[in-house]
Amino acid sequence: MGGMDRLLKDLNEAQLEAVTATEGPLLVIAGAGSGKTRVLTRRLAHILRQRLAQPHQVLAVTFTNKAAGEMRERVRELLGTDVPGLTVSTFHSFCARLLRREAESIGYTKDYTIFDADDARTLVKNCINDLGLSGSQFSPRAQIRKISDAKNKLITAEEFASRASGYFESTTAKIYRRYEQRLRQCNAMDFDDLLVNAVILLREKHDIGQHYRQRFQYLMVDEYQDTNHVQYLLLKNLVGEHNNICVVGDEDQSIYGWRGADIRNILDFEKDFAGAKIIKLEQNYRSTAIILKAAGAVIRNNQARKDKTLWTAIDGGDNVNYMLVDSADEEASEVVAKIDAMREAVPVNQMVILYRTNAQSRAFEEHLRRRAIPYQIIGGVGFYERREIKDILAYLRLLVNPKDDVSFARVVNFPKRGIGAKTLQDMALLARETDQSWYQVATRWHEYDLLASRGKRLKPFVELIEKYREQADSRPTDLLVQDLIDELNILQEYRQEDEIQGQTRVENVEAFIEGVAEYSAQNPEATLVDYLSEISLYTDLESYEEDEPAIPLMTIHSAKGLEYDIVFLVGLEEGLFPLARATEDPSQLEEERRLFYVAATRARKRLILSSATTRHRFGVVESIPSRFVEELPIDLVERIDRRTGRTAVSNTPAESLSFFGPRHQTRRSPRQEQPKGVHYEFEGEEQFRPGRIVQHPTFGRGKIVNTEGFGESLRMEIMFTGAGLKKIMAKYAKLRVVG
DNA sequence: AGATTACGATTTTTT
DNA sequence: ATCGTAATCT
Repeated sequence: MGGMDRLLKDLNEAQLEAVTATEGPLLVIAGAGSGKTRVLTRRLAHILRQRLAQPHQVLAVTFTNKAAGEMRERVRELLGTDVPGLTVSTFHSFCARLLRREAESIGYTKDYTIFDADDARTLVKNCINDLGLSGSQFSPRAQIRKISDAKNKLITAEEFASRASGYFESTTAKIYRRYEQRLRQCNAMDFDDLLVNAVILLREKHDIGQHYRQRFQYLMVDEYQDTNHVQYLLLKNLVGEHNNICVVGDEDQSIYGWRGADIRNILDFEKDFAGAKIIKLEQNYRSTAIILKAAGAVIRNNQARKDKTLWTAIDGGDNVNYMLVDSADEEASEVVAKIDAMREAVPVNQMVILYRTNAQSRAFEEHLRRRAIPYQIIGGVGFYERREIKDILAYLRLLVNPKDDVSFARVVNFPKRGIGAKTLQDMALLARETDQSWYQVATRWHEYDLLASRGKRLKPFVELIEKYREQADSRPTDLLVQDLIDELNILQEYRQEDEIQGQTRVENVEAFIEGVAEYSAQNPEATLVDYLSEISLYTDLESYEEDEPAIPLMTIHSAKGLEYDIVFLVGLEEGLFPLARATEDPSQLEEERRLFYVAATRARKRLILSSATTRHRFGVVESIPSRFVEELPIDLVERIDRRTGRTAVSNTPAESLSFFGPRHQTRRSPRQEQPKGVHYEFEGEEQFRPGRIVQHPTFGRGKIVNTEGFGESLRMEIMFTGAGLKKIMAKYAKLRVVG
């Protein structure tokens, strides 16, 4: 058998067509769970196997490093060999590498620094101060937001200024302009610049653009629905005459509008790329029919979508569960109880807890820890964003790029050297006057009267940096970092600050050093610049260990592209999901709905939803169940009201899902009449009653101390002879009454 | 300069 | 409630 057959095996008709349609523009509309990754990887492998192109002539772009890594690995498996030269990369790291090579032609050096969101905000804050504006009227956060929006539309500071009207906009224009100037002075780019500058490079440096257009014979893009205008332009400027571009996406899963993603990119693909072929993948291989029906019923309420119908061969399935509880704490305790009960039957890494905002993770963490269930939190404050790591990184970045004022300001007085705000301010002033970086001014402190009195403090700092700078090229980075940490006595510093937090800081620093060592071992050729560049684009998603026996907790955004047997989707409340600010704007509301859709379609077998009736945000606020819950087909949902302990059984189409009577919101789809007459089921409490002795498969023999809830939701506190007191859900624990 | 305190904003999601 | 920043004190 030829290898070709294997690459084309086990594909449905649409998938096969997508894999083999290699020439010309192709849009693959890939519904959730429709085998998108499989198509992409097979297609890539097919192109290589058929020798339609050399590996270095193929470019595949994804959004996350994780997705890129997986694609690379799967292609390798399919071809049974490494594929040197093949580029499978994220938009950002592709651009970063391109810019490293060509930095000089746009006025940067190869050593340019990549500013993360935090650095960018700091720099904007400096700009606001430079312009003598009040930080309260122009918050760095809001300003960087506006600047980023502009960049994502490829609007330069000049264009922004010329379009600006009114005081606020023209002030933002000034801040934008100053920010751009400062970035260049720092030899730094923010995340948006990576894309913007790459586009400018390809577009305006004709020979460079031509070079890459000729090189890449085949382009493939994953998650096309999440591309923004700049990313679109990047692709446009990379596609050569052959026009071989294949994009894969699903408009129903577009969830990055807030970051400038433009859903029109996918909706207008046929117009943008003449002669485009469109293939729809509509068979879902992941979820049960019930889950798909439920998710589909919700997404149908969106206007901005092409109609498509996903279908699955997996008939039936368990009903969607919906749990109403009193508080965030109870929500966590209920969810964790269910997980605990189910974990005998389902491996914990086949379940997931999904929430709208990172802040929600906390309650779950506590309860998971209490029950000693292993978990891993994905996202939130990433490893490289922690203070202690950023401190060390700032030193390294300054070594590599002495123009990096943001890093300089971060380390010049850490650990404390008696160089305070006033000194920094004076240096900034001198830097501005003499057109140098802050560090450069510091190295020449003796030339300036203004700094003369601070020489005693500045000199040792400069000498320290210079000493390490000389070593940066020759000494292995992990040893360099180790020396630096020892010499600065940073760990002691953290311990002194706060005993408890200091300890985790120390551990993180140690983990960091290990990470550096590992990196150098794996990439012996790599320089410090390479390393810094790589971790600038690292996200916490990469740290997710899918095989680890721990339950993952993450935001819905992070869960895109993943799948689980059992999905707990929590915090379904108006104001939280959908978020309050999204409820005003129909297009934002639709994005929230897509988010719900993404969450629901992560589930293979069971979907368990929950809302709390009170949730403290800043003070106690009542909350009502999310409108998305009401959009679910009633006969597919089994609800449990934890406050009354009642279980409303499915197949009671009679009842409205609204616990609070009719809602004022207008519904798009008219619902049938809703006669009263709720049906509740009580069962189980007969045999499981306090005092009874039961047998549990793992905990052994125990006595029921207390029971709560009824029916499906009956749970018990049981004192086991060996294992002590446990809370157990009757439904999942295979309990046998023995006395 | 550095530490302490008080106040105020702040919660979306991430490369 | 928590975090970060600004004002105030040592």
